[in-house]
Amino acid sequence: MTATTQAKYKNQARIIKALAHPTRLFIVDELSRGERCVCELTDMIGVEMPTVSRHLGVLKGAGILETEKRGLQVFYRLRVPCVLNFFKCVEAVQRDDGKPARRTAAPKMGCAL
Amino acid sequence: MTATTQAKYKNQARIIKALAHPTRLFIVDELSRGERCVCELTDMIGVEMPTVSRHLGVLKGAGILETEKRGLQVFYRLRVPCVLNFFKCVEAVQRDDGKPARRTAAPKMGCAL
DNA sequence: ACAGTATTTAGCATATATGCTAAATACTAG
DNA sequence: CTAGTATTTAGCATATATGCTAAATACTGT
Repeated sequence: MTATTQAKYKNQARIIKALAHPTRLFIVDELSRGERCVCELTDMIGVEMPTVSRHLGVLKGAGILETEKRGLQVFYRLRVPCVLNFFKCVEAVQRDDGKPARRTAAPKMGCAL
Repeated sequence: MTATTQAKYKNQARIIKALAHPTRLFIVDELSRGERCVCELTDMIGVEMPTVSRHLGVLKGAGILETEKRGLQVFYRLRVPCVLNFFKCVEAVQRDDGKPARRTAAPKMGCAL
């Protein structure tokens, strides 16, 4: 594998890794219904605000979320809604889990992501 | 967040986490072109075979790959090709990275994953 | 059975991730 | 300016992930 190829996968992994946490998946799912401030998310999730803030920072750092500050509050929203498609595919993995190789369809190239 | 909801996201995170590594992304990408044995993948990737075997185990454990043993070799293949769509979305994140909020389209419900 | 090849498992050292509390920063209202 | 609220950053302890080498397992051919 060339250095360029390696860099490509490393960069992709960085983004997918940002999604690879239950709390961050919850946040993405919740933000699919509209922007939320940190305090709102903190109320929904069962962890301290600094922890939520850090998770939000990870997602923002990966380019998945964007923020807007209004007054005291910081509102987060999805910048790349296609990540929601991940959920569907993940459910497909789960449905197939352990069963005799019923596979999902190959990706359609014309599918708008 | 209820215990059930938490379990749901934890389970999804488990699957996404399995993809969140450069080597494992390379493997998924390579297997999209057909099944490969461990030795073939090891030749392509610049790490030791035990390391490759472990990465393959992670992906298989998550339900993303399946195996077939033929003779001395173990062949791995994609069980859930929809994971390939992840790549497209990840590229969308990268294209937008740092730029002034050009967002991807929201997911189409009719899109076959 | 024996030797050789392909793969996996074990065990270890190191790196990264997670969640907490305490403290710092940013803003608003009086 | 001061007090109070919302958010982020720092620092720490613990957990998980990674890659290696060595050893174990699985299979083939003689």
